[in-house]
Amino acid sequence: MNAENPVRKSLQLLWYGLPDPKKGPKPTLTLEQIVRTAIGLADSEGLDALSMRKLAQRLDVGTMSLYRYVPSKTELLNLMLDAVSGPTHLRRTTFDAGWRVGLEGVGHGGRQQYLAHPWLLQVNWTRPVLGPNSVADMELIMTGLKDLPLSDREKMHVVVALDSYVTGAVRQEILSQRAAAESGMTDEEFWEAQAPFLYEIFDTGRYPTMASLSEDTFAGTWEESFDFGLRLLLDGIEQQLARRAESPDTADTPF
Amino acid sequence: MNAENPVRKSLQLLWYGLPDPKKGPKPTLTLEQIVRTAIGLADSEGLDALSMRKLAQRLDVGTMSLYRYVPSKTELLNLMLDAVSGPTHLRRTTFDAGWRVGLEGVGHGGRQQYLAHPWLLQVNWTRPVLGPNSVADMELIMTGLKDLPLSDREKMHVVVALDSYVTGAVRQEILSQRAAAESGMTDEEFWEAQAPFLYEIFDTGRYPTMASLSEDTFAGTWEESFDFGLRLLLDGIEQQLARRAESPDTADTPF
DNA sequence: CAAATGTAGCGTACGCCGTGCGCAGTCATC
DNA sequence: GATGACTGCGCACGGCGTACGCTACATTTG
Repeated sequence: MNAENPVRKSLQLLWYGLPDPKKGPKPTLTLEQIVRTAIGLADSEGLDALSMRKLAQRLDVGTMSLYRYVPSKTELLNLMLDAVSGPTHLRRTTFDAGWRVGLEGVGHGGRQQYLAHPWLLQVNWTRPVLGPNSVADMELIMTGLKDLPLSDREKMHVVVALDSYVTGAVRQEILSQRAAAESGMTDEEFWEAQAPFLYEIFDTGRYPTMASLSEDTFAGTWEESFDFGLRLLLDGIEQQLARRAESPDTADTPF
Repeated sequence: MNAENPVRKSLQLLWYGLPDPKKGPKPTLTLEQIVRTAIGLADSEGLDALSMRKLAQRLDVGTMSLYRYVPSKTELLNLMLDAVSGPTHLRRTTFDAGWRVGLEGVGHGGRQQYLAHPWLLQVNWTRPVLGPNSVADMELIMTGLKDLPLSDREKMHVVVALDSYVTGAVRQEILSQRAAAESGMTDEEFWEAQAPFLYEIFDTGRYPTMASLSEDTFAGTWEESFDFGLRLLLDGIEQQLARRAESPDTADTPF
């Protein structure tokens, strides 16, 4: 709760940045510059390639100089995360056309965001705190849901559910991308490399349903699959709302 | 496509294990033993603590001995993944009571699985191939959906959507657990450490909707939140099925 | 103007990691 | 008993995050 609380320190850095010093030599770098460069590095070469040494090299400073700005690599990742989490990807998304179109936009925007910065899904793993951009994002969405006949808690659940779906779906997509990339094959080549083996397995008769699936079961784009699931979820929300419209007196009951 | 194909080699190891040698000294270990110990280590101390050195130490062998059994750490992770991905967690789940109860069970089973082995969500990141257990899992589910008025492709989309949701939801849950654990606080302490800071932010008036949310918006258990989203998704599926029942002629149209 | 003081930059070093290489010991086969 | 494939594994290399403490410098203070 006091200043020496590590959580509080993290938040301080996220929301207010470094306190600028009054004495001593001028800093060569800025926090923002470091974060931006780190994001660029992670975008182009992957999170594994983002090391403090490489980052320092790209910024033309000594490795340990970075630690004047950032207390640890973990904290740097938190800063990167929030820097990229803002509502920028929602700019074109509004709730003017209703909650459904709005949430659909949020879903698609989120997907694009994750596809642009695949490392997001790895970094999040140790994310401890909320930054200004994440909060702004939430603000925008919750405002869009303001007039729905749901309790605040339910609205939050809806947002969490949507985010869960988006995150999980994109994760699978990136996973398959990465698997293909790592083996130096395209998605199709990779599949073709697996296929004969799997057919061999299916021929054992131990997996009759799998063996009987139609040829095009695994065809189709990731986007198609994403949209299918998103529609299911939105349909579910719509039904929940319809139920509320019928018996509005239960609007305050959890569910 | 031939034997020197690395994908094929991975699959070979997954499905058939090591070829047992005819000459030379008996191996001290088995593949299964290594995988099981590795899973135990990852379960109890986290994936970061799973190093080849530590694993070897726990198995009472030299570090490099492990490489007689497993070509690389990545391959070991693949083996761990499939070992744990089987339908074991579905044993109590059947589709006898209908698709909805079945899928609900799959969802809850998946959640339990991920909570028991939190490292699953980190490992998956480089997963390139399908193992026997994963396939058996899919077989079980697809068999349960056999009679639904959906195309195979749509059924697969349903399964993928469900898995996406489960994965994403559990990821958030584990994320928060881990954040709390790393700072050495309970979930509540962690929240309380953040709270005063956030209230400070809200008081600036820049986030009116967030500031106006009711006190209990963020209360509630993770399970409650999980169930809420799962229900939305299943409702969505149900509606899709209802539509098909009305106009069964469209059953083969993608959607 | 000069001294004191806090800060920036960063070289060195430590203890981790995955794993390529090649040697020594073991044992089924001929 | 000789052969040769196979097991176990020590050593070493090149990476990683980062603690420590030195030097250089800009500002404040006297």
